[in-house]
Amino acid sequence: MEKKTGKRAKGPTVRSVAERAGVSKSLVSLVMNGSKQVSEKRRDEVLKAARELGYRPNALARSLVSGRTNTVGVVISNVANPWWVALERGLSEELDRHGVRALLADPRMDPEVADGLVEAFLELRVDGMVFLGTQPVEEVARNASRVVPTVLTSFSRPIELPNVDCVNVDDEKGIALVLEHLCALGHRRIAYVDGSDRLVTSDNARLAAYLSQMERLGLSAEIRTDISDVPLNEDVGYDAARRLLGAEVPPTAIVAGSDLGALGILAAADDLGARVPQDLSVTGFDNTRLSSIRHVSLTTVDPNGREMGRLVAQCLAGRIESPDRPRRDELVEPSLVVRATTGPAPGR
Amino acid sequence: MEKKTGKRAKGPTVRSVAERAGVSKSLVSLVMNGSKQVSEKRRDEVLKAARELGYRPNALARSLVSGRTNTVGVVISNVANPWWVALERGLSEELDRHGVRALLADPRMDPEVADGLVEAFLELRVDGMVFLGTQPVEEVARNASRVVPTVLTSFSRPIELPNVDCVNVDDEKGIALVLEHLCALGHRRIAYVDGSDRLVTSDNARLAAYLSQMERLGLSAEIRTDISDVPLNEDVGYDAARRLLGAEVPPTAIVAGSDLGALGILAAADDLGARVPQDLSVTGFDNTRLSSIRHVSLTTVDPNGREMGRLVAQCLAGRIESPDRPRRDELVEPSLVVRATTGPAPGR
DNA sequence: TTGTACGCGTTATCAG
DNA sequence: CTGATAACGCGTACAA
Repeated sequence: MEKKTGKRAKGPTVRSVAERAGVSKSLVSLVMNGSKQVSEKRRDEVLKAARELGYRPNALARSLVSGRTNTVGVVISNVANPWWVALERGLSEELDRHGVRALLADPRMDPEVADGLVEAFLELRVDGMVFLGTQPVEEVARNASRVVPTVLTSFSRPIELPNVDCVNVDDEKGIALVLEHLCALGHRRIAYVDGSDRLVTSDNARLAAYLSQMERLGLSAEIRTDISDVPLNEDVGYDAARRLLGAEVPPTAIVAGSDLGALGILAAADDLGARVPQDLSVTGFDNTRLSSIRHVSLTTVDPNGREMGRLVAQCLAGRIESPDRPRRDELVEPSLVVRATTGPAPGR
Repeated sequence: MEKKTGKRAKGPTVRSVAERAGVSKSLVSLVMNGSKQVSEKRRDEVLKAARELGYRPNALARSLVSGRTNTVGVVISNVANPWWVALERGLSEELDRHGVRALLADPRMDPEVADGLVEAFLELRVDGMVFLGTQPVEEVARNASRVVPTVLTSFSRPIELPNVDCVNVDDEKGIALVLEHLCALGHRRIAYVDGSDRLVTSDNARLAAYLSQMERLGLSAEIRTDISDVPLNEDVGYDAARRLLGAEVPPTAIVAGSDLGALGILAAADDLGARVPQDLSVTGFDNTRLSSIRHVSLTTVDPNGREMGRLVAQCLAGRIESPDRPRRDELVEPSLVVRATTGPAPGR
């Protein structure tokens, strides 16, 4: 039987530093925490010793006594779709200002892995958790929220959990921006394409927004949707567009629930010989890097991810301060990014 | 002066569980670690008590004594460019099999932030560090490697550090695949576009590969390059392509050092009215999701990121076992993904 | 200003 | 199998 690879060689500790500097452990501790109550001379000696030894405080031990880690765990539901990048950026920046670091984790779209990662975070005693994205982590999030301050963001349908803050883009507003833009260009036959999580199509906020906004614009008669029962991706968008464009009276514009879906629509238009935007206008949602590629140049909705991230950080920081305050439910204002895939309706 | 928000309410501990189950702390510890030396009855009692209390072992305390955290830190140099996703996936999967979790961090392209994140990881006493990507973290990586097992991957130029393993794609092979493919299609005037890190153009492995492979193919006379002094992105590719295609005798094919660069080239071709692939063939490198978009359909090199990730994990696991073993320098075999942006040379 | 002693939650050791 | 007891590295009253 071999020994299970013994402990790693321990680095220098407060004790070693204290010895080398010829002082007590307490003093080292005081210096490391920037206490004002220590003489210049001693301070310098300690710092010198620490540097020479390559001393680095042990966050584990510190947290064990302080009860805080100044670290929050962020679970990113689907790393592959880079819509979260802006959000994570705003989040990290704002957390920085609170002296907190974000550690990211990728559940690989597997609920079990997600579970394990959250468990790991909780065992590490993170001060808070953020769940960034939709589907696979909801149940997990529910459990985590009972143990630690938790914020949910970019969930595709509203979720109300006690003591859990939510931050989302205002889907209603986003879709309204798109539809008004298309209307102003003279479009009337505007179709909507999306997928859905867990077959709960009725909870899809963007779809709901499309329906209500079309009505508001007096276009109830023109409503046409193609909603898949799996999450929207390029293939789903492609198939949906082929169906819609194959109809007797095809739409002049198609609104997609995500940039990825819109790309599928563009591909379908290509294959069917429909010119964009002369014959067909297409819009996306998310303003991912994909949409800004010149070769694509997609008109889309920018959810203002950075701002969302900041809000998430603020919610979390607030809840860490007072865990039992009433829940917040924030909605962030999106904006429209007009690029090259939308134009005047045909025959106008 | 307000108190600095007291410690979080401590959860249940071994002690509470022991009391509730009417046993000693030691027994609880044994049960939690799945010792075989404990009776069914006792085990069940303990587990029941733990469940009822919502007990969760404190990884901090555990690591404090064990000296291991079973956690490695992964610094991702540029989160926005999703080429790393496949690699991270392979990495996490393989680490899983070693009972180790990957925690990700985003330095936001800021060396200082990177420094802070690494410091945080080291204070958390991660068992190892992975640096995934190029530029901004090199100096930081060097420092980390003196403290903890470290693996570098996807650095654009070779780096030799004592005790640091490296995993990279075989750039020479990748470029060779591309050039052979283009040659077979009858191309001879094949140009190369890339950027560079830190103005060290001479260390660019892909550029070097292009030069040597062109020579090998007997095309030394046709060598044409456009190398920017900033990292390659869409704009850089766009500008380079405009220059190349504006020449008296323009190339019939352009090879880019990344998918993003290739997209810029495609945009330039569009603007100049050059049809792809009839008038111009274009290739990328990375096989990011960008290239697989139907609307783009870019011929590119797949670096086999998942395999790279696995190798990284193996290197790291190995070095954690024996920190002083000789350094490994792994090269992963890439493959060519032929899509729609390459075709026969004009006039053929 | 500096030193001492104790606790944080675990694991490991060793004698019952 | 069980139950004390000693680390692990650090913060912090309390005492000197």
